[in-house]
Amino acid sequence: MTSSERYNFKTIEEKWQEKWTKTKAFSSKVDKTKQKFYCLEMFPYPSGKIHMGHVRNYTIGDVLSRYKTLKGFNVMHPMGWDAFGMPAENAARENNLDPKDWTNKNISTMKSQLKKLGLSIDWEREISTCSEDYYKHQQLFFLELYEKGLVYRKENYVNWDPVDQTVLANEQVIDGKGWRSGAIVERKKLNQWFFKISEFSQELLDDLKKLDEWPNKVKVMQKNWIGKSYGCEITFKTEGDLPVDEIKCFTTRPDTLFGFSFLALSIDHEISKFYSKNEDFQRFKKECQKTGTTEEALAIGDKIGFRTNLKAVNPLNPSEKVPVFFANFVLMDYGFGAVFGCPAHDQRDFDFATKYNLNIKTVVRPEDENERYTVKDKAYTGSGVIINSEFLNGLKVPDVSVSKTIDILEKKGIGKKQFNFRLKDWGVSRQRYWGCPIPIAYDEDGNVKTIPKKDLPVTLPENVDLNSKGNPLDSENEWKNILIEGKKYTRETDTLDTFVCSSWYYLRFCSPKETEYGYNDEDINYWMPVDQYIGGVEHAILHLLYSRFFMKALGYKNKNFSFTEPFKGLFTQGMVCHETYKDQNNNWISPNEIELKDGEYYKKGEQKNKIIVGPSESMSKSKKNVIDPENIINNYGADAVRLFILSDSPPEKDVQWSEQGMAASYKFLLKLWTLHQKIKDKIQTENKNENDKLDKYTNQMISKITNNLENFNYNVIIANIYEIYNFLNKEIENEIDSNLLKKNYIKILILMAPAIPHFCHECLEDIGHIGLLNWPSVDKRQLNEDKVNYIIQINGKKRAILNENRDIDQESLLSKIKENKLSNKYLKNKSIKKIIFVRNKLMNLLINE
RNA sequence: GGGCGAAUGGCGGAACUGGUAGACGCGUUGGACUCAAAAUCCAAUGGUAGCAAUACUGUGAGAGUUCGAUUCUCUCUUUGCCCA
Repeated sequence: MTSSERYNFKTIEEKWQEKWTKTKAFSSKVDKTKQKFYCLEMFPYPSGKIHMGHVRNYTIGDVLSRYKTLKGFNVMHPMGWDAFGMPAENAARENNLDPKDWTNKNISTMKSQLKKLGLSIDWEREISTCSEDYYKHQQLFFLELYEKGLVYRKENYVNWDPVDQTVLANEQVIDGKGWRSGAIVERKKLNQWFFKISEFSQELLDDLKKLDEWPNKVKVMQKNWIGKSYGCEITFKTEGDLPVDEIKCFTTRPDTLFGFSFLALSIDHEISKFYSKNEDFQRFKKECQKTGTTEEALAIGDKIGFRTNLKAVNPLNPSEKVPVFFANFVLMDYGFGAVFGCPAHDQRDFDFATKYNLNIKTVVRPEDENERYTVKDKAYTGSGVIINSEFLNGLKVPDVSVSKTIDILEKKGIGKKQFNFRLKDWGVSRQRYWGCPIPIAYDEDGNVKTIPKKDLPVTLPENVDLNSKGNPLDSENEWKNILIEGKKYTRETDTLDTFVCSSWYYLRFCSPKETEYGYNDEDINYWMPVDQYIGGVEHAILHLLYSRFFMKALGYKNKNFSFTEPFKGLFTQGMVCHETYKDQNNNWISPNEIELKDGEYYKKGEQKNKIIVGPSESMSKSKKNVIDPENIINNYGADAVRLFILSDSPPEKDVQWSEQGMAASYKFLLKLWTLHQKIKDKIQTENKNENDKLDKYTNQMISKITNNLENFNYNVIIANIYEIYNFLNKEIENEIDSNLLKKNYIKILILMAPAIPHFCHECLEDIGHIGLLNWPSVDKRQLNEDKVNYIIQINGKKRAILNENRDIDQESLLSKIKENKLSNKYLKNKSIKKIIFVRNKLMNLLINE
């Protein structure tokens, strides 16, 4: 490459990508003599093409991996595909394809796109969750967990999407509607497989404390999700014409027991069996199923009840007997499926009591109200003091009142102190084809039979009819009906939630080729835990919690891993946003359909169609505000894209995509290339010139950039690179010692290499530096300049900056100030009352005005 | 309603443990080159006043601690996220 040549990113980037592939530059092996670093980004769903979010996620991970490699770590940086899931099935149905073919085609497209970004990925470890090699191990894990008692089957209400004909997780229900179809979600009872995540509630909560390299907000979210609450189990005596003597409740507010005015049961409470032939009750039950199962739906939705023939006795005031209802806002899996109602201090109870004309007795008053305070049109749920409650009166709500009441109830033998978790068991059954088959079958009586381990994997049948209603596997009779040991069985046709696949993939990366088991102990004991996990904050709760659970479940009872948490460090990056555009008819318009004229946007070729510019939002197909990374890479090159995506915002915050910013990054590389040619010429022309300015500058930059890399201040690193350019571009005009220049320039190129790898490798080779690269170390002695800028303040106001010797003492600095012209201006005829002197920083003179 | 976080020029954002506020980039303005434009290069760029040196002011609002606060404390406003 000659000096006159223009920067040709295409040739350079292809050349290095090829070289890296050929030399297997990023392949990783267990090497116990070296310290490992496992860098993992959340693997993508192969939806078709990569998007800017991927570019950002994987660039961040790549900068880190390359930096750690240069630092001498044995880095593993793998990539794979979260390849099961509904979009494949939908796309396949629409286009009459096989989901497998659709998925594999997407994988190959996206893989080539990722390669174009120049990522330092060990592709030999590539995995795909939809391949038998992967999911056969998952089926084995399923059976293992089943044996450990961590998997069970139960009939349960689910959020049922009537359009997609599938079960939705709570967070897939948005405003009572399916996240994908938008259909109103129903409650439906289905036989489902569950993972007993609740077994680990306390451990999952406790171990959050160990995760000191996780963002605090994620830990808080998980803590809230696990939702440990402190309360009391109370047994209520009942009277009435049913053979029932008592009902157990769990409550976090036993202190409001004197405000008790009804008892509400879930429609699945065992007492409901006495109403199985009651038509009114059956009608009511149907009505209840219209409400979703999310806490939000229960809180907002209409509260309805069905009055039983029972009365419940208030254990603190036996003369008081209140009605017992079935109610739609009580769920069987919270507490005992029964809650006591205190309308004055719970909004749901208040709504219910108002509707059914029940007594509303105030038992808590706010601090600034008196004893005669009564609740009016809204429940009072704040803190305060207990009133109207005999021996509980005067207790402070909620801290003292709750614990004291529990003590009293325990002594009286009425209640028992208890903790309750919000975290519910993980329903993993999905009525879908494109997922991991559950290795279970049923005999003719419906009894569960596990598929023998030797018969694994249970593979998905091919060429299924995806157009059948509901789960396509249901109609695959040939696949469904099997013989095990000569006996007839029917296969489970549900497949596993795709979150199961992503709950252990980080283990598989350690032993991607292991055939006997999902992983190999030696491999995971070396590589695990993941040192840095990087991904979107949208997975803060489920994926991360499920992965943490899986790790604990695998180790449950029989194994002792050297680690208990899969992800040591977590970094959550922000989204990539873009302005949104709409035309006059309120249709979303893509950024490449518009043009700028006289400061206004118009639809291309349509002078009259003025575009309305909306707020910048996360890129999404539905809003058409997406920018295709592939086009951008083709136009500007991978290094320029990496540079831009890192430069504009801190990685944990959202970044605005800007065409101008992108172009600026590209132009910068052109300038840097020109500078490189100048530097190369200088290096090649011998010149001796004793001056350590460049040494000092480089040294400072090593310190700054290293620091910024360690703290994920990647946007600042890009600013540092610009600074380096500005400095060198000026400095190069002066006489510079050629050896000194070469030595420092190599260091500088290495500093920039994690961000713009192709460019830097090309430049390094161009000046004849080949072989291993090492991260330059900081020479601490050189970090300190001989001269320091001292801030001179007078009465706290900055009045001057004096450039004086390092470590100058107070007296000398003061005399320097007195020699200076500002002394005349500010100090003449004034007496100095006090001097504040901070070594090598500042001097503040307090004077009388 | 509860929890957590954020607020700095026209914009995105810097500022190590309290010590030069606005690094770096975008944009804007002026200039050079050009027949002209684009590109490129040079310069300026928080606000007010001034020819200028400079002065005053300035990190959402208000108070406090301090010689000194973008940074620490309290109150408020706006806003984002999570839970309800």
